[in-house]
Amino acid sequence: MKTLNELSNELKKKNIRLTHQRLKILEYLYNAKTHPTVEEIYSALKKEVPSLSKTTIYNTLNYLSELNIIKSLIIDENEARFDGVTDNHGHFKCSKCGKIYDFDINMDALAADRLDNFEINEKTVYFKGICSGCLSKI
Amino acid sequence: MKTLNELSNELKKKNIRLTHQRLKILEYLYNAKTHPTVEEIYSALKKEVPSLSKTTIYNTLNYLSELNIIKSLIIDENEARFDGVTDNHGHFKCSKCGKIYDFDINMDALAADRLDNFEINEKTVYFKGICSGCLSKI
DNA sequence: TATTATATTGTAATCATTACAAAGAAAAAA
DNA sequence: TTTTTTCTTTGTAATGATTACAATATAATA
Ligand SMILES: [Mn+2]
Ligand SMILES: [Mn+2]
Ligand SMILES: [Zn+2]
Ligand SMILES: [Zn+2]
Repeated sequence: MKTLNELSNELKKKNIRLTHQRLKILEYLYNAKTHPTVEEIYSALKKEVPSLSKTTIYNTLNYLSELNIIKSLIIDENEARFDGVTDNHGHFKCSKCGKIYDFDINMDALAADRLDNFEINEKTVYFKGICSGCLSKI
Repeated sequence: MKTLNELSNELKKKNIRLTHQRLKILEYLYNAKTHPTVEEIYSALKKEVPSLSKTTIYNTLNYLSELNIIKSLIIDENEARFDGVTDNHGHFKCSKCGKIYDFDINMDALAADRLDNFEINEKTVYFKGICSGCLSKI
């Protein structure tokens, strides 16, 4: 649960211009932890920031992704999602409720002989299935 | 390198109606091994099958994916790709040349305590970076 | 405060994918 | 083989997410 003040300092340190919109988007991302879509962020912030434009959300998320302050996830087609946690971890998406769960995984142990002379910059792992919550409702 | 005849028999066995388009699309997918996009398949087959429609390619690929005869991959946004190899394996996409490489990986070893009571139906692993070919050209 | 650089916004454009209905082709029946 | 039935293909239009663009607004700096 990061406060707006903590977020401000983080951005200032990195020389990223501090705007109301950026702070609100980041605050939402850090605190919601739902790996939200652009649509979700938009709906959630529209009341508080009525002028907010979807373009701004796209711009902000893309910009911060490039700077590795947040991460973008693509698990399903037409559904870019964003994550405030940049430490590499795995994701599980429940096919029933759509919720996305984090899990720890040792990415260093993931290796392949065939890629010996390759430069690996990014490793992605995700699972799909049915979460325990949905299973218990059956 | 599967022949059209082998493909025909495979589909017949599974009671999938045998059409010229389906065979051509499957033949291309099995033999090209490039994890092609719809666009790539379309361009490649247009000469041989001039009537071919992109809608048919989408229909065919989606249908065969549901039946687990092929697999669809999403590595980058706006770029669904297809794979004739359905055995679970990892993918490496080169950020320079865009080529996608297969690699073997033991998916069973991929596990997470946090998902103990979850039903896991699908595991996806992919890497990004620069392939040996592109590295040697620098 | 005034200036400058950068961000936000609304709208239009783009691009991949899907929906739909008419025409065509494959399989089954006769 | 011919007829009938069922499923597939096709072109076009619709959809939905994302990006391009230019005018306006705001943050940082002096
Ligand atoms: Mn996460
Ligand atoms: Mn593959
Ligand atoms: Zn669930
Ligand atoms: Zn390469």
